[in-house]
Amino acid sequence: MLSLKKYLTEGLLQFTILLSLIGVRVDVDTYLTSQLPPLREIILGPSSAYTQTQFHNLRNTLDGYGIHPKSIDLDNYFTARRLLSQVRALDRFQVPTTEVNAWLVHRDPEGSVSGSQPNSGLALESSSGLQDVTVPDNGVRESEPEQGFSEDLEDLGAVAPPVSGDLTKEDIDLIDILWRQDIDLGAGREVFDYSHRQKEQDVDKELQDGGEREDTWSGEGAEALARDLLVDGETGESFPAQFPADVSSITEAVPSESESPALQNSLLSPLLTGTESPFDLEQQWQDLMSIMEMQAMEVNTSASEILYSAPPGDPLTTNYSLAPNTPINQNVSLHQASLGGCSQDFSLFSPEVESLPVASSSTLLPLVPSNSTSLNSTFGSTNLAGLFFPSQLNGTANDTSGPELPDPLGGLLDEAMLDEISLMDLAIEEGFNPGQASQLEEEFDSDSGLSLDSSHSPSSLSSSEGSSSSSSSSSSASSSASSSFSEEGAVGYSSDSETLDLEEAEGAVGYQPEYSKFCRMSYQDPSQLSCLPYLEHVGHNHTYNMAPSALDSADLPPPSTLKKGSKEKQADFLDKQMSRDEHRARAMKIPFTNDKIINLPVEEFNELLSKYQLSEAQLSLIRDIRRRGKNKMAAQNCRKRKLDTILNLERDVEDLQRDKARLLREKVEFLRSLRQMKQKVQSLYQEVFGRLRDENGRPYSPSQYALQYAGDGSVLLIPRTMADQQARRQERKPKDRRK
DNA sequence: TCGACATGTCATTGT
DNA sequence: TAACAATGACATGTC
Repeated sequence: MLSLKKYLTEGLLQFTILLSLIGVRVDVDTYLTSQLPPLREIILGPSSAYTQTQFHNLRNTLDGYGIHPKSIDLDNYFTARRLLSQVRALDRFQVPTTEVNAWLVHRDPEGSVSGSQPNSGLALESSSGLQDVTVPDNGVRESEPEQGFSEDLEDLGAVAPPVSGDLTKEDIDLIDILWRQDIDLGAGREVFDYSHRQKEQDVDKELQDGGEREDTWSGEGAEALARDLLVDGETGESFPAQFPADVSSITEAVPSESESPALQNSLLSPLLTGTESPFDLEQQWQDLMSIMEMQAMEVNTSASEILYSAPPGDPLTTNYSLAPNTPINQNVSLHQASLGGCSQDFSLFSPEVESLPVASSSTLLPLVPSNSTSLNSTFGSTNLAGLFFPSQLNGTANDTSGPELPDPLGGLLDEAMLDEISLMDLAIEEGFNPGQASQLEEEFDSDSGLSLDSSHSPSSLSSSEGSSSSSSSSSSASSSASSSFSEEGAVGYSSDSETLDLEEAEGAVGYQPEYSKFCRMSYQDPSQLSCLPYLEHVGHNHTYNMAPSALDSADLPPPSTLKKGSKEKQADFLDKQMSRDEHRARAMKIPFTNDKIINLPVEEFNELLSKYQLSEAQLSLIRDIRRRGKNKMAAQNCRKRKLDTILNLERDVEDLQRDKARLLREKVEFLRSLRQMKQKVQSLYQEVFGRLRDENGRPYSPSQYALQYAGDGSVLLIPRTMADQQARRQERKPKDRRK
């Protein structure tokens, strides 16, 4: 109850004052409605701002106002609606937001009016680096400073489509109204402008195609990024093809050190305090930060030089009086251009503003520190004015402000942008498949840490077999072949008729050791007969099963087909094919094949030994043969595993590179949306502040007053000195926390 | 002849 | 403790 009472006595009072100061019924109490619904009616009474507007039925309802589309009241009404919608939109984290405010500045080449106006409250805007944009804008304003509604429409970017001569002025006005309302509802100009949509689609498509053209990404990444940044798909702004300007426009969304932390806090607080936020912003933020931190080490210093190497006299830095790394207000001009009513209001106190001296860049900045680790604290009650009313508007009052505060968030984001730009060149591929990650994980989670997956390597065959060999007696293609062969009966030591038949068949085709070996195996399984090419390298030296005597006797071709010399050659060849152990076994007259010695289970092996009366030397040799044979297969398996491991690691590296590229793209998107939100808040601040009037109907000086966005969602108009004090207090908190 | 490569072998360790 | 798999290191053979 205490808090409620305090709220009623202080907050509501201030709100009432604030609202009374606003010429129009700006719905600032959106935050109140959920808490104290009756108060809304008490304070404001039924307001159009709370009423659902049938935007496309204005003539009939118009919230009961019955305002004619050409009525001058529509200006205020729609301005209020626009402000309301924008304020309400602030509590949503719109990743790809589609608010368009500024592109219309290109529209009117015809010049015009109020020369003093742009330099008044909008002095900052005229200093934008985008001179080509702001100058025509000024011209537009100068032409019709008091144009009112229609001008406001244009400022909003609601460009009336080319109308035929059949349409009356009223029809045109109505179209403009509807157009503008659609824009107010979040439908950007691109919704209506096919070329804009096309452009944006191209940009998005380009981003998406990045994954398909992964190989070309690294080469074209920088170019694609440049194109992407040069054409803002959402604002339609065509940035000059200069990296610094573009980058600064991005980093503008990134509060930097010299920039007032209070500003960023203020800017983002409405975005973060909203309860309707569909995302867990903090989590997203942390994710983003983690990505940035991960890439922080790869900051391209050259990129930073490019980014911050604003030429001397750069309108951005000079007029905004911001440090080179605080291009926060660069795009102000664009949005100023959209603030028709605001600019008018600003013109009221323009002389005062004009008279203000240009302050240094560090004036209003150290208001409130930011804590990037805590959103609430970061975006707590702070002073908004510092951001939107640069130092030249603040006068000398802030000249004595403390040194620039390090802004973890801004620094991080700035750095992140540098990383991004430098790393975009490194971005390789897209189309990272999350499934691959899980697969990867499984592979690394396996006991051996190795994958015997054979699908990608020549060793696959034996690899898979080797995996099964651990539980059986055979572990490789060659060994399995020999094993199967030995199971038939030891050649030369067995009278197995099958073997004899086989040998006869071999003799019929002419003897070739390797060929005969595999064809014996294929004899059992015709489907595997064809002496597969991949077995060639396997059959290298595994001739344990081929007893020399058996080969000598059984593999002999019919005498009629072979000459005696060739027979000797074949015998020599067989000798060469035999392993040393086979030679030893042959020399020691071991009565069974090496294959049996090696592959028989230990019990059967012992039984086999018990059947024969063997000398110690023979037994020793047999055990050595078994040991070496098993170890040989083990070595083969081991090498296969090594090879597979290398191949898998290669694949993993590729996957990680794809993942990295994807994260980079996501980061770009986040930063872009952040920039857009800041721009929106910026324009809103200017509009709201410009509409504030004191009891005499005069606008407040931005050098003396500032809007403060409290943590509870309320907006207060406070003297700048007070705001500065609060900012300093907020500044100390993170420092104390660090201690 | 030398180096690269494949394969075999030994010694060791862990299961 | 025996049997065996895995693996590093070295040897050997081949090209």
